[in-house]
Amino acid sequence: MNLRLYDTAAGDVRDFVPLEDGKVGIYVCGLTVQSEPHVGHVRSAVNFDVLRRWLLARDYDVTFIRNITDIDDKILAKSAEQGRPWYNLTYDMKRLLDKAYADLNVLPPTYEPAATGHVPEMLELIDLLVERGHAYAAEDGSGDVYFDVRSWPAYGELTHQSIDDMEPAEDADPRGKRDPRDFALWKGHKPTEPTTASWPSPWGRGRPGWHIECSAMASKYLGGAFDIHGGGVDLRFPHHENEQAQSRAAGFGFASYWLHNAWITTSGEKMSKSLGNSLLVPEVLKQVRGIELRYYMVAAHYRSHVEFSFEALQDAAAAFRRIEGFLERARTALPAEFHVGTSSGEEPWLSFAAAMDDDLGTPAAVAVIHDAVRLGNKQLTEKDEDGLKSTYAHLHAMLDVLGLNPFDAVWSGASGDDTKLTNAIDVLVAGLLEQRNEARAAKDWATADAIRDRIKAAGIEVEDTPDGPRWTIDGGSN
RNA sequence: GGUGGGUUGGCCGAGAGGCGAGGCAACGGACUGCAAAUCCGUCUACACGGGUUCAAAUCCCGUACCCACCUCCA
Repeated sequence: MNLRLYDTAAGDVRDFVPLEDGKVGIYVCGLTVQSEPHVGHVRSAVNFDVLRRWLLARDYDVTFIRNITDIDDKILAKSAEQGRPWYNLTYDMKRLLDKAYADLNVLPPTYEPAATGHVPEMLELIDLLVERGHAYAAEDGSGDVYFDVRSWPAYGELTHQSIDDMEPAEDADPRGKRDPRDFALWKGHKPTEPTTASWPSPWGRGRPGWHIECSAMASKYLGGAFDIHGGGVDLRFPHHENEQAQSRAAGFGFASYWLHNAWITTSGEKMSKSLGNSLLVPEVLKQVRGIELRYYMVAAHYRSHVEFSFEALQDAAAAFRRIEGFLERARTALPAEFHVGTSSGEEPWLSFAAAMDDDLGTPAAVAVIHDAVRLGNKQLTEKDEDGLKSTYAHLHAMLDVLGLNPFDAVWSGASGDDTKLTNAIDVLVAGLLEQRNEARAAKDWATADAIRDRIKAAGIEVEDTPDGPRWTIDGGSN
C-alpha cells in the first residue's frame, strides 16, 4: 500500500514517492504574525501536523519547516496604527500563535525560520535571478527589484493559468514594472516606513517582497529540491505560483508535491472578514477543550470547506467524548501493568492506514476509530480482556497519529496539582457515595437521588457500573 | 473574462458505477430502583433536467445556486 496525496500542480491524486528513500522534507507556509490567531489560522497547522504524524508513523525521517512572516505591509500598517514598533507586534503575535499551536497539540516544527532572519539568503537569491535575466531593478529609481514573469515561460503552471488570461490587479501600481504582473522581490525603503524595517542591499536599503522568503528559506533548510510544500488554498496564487517561478528560474527543482488545505468559513465567508473576537482560538477554547477542537478539525477532510458553527463544534466534542469515555473505562478495566505496544498489520489498523494513505482520509479514519470504540465497549461488557487489550492498543496508536490521544501528556494541565485536586474530590465524593449506597440498600430512592443531585450540582456526574459507582467531572477533565 | 472547488438525510460529515461510512439528534428494545453509560434495532439522502448503462449519489451533457483565487490573506 502506498501513500497517495492530492497534488495541486498535477490537479490529481498521485503516489507519494520521496526524493530520497525514507526521508521527507516538508515546507509549510505559516502565518504572517500580524494579528491574534483565529480558528481558521490553526486549521492549516493541524492539517499538516496530521500529515507529518502519518509520515512519522510510516517510519519516514521527516524534516518539517514552517516559517513565519514577520515583515510585510500589513505588519507595518498595524504597528503604526497601534503606536508600537513592528517587531514588538510580531513578537507578541508569535507568542500567542505558539500558545494556540500548543493548545491544539501541534508538534513544534524541526525549525521555524522567520523572514527577517534570512535577508542575506534572499538577497543572494535575488542576485542570482538578476544574473540569470529573470529579475530587474525598477527603472523608476524606487529601489524595488521585480521578477520578470515574461522571462519565465512556465509562469502559471502551478495554478494552470496563462499570463494573458490573468486580470491585472485593480490597484496595480505599474511604477517601474515591465509587466503589471511582475512581482516585487525587494521593496525599496520608503521614508514613511521605520528605518528598523529596512536592510542594506545592492539596490539600496529596503525590505524583502513577500514571496522570496519562502524560496530562500525552503532551499536553505530543505535543499533546492524537496518533497512537499503546503499551505492554505488562498496561497496557491499568487504566493506559491511566484515562489515556484522564482525558485525554478533560479535553477532549483523546488517542491515535488503541492498540498493545500481548504478554509474554515463562518456564515459562508472567510474568517478574516468576520468581525468580532469569538473565533479567536482562546475564545473558542472557553467552550471546548483543545483536543475537542482538534477533533472537530480532523474529522473533516483537509481539502473540504468547513462551515464553522458552535453547534457543530459541540457535536464533535460529544462524539469525541464517546471515544474518550471508552478509553477511560478500558484503562480502569485493564491491569495496571498493561502497556500499549506499537501497532502492526492487523485490523483495525489496516483499515485506518488505508484511509490515511488515501490522501489523508481522516473522516474515514475517524469512522474506523468509532467502529473500534463500539467493539471495545462490547469487549468491555463481555470481559474479553485479550480483545480489549488489542482494541485499546490500536486506539492509542490511531489516536496518536491524529494527535488526539487524550492520555498524551500534552493535554493534561502542566502542573501536578491536578492529581492533588482529584484526590481531594475523590475523598469527598466517596463519602457522599457511601451515604447514597446506604440509602440505596435501604431502597430509600428519594435520599439516594437527592445525594446524586447534590453531587451533580457541583458539576460531577455519577454513574453506577457493575463494579460500583464512578464519578467524572462534567464535560471531561479540563 | 480566466482558474479551481462545491450542492448528500433534522444537523455535522464521508463516499465516487451494484454490496447504503461514521457521529450527533430522534424513536423502539435490552440493562438499571430511576438515571447515566453501553449494546441491539429503526428512521429521514444524494441541487435540478436530460443522457449512457442490466445497474448512477457516483460517468456524460445542460441548468441553477454557492464558494475561493486572479499580486493583503491559513
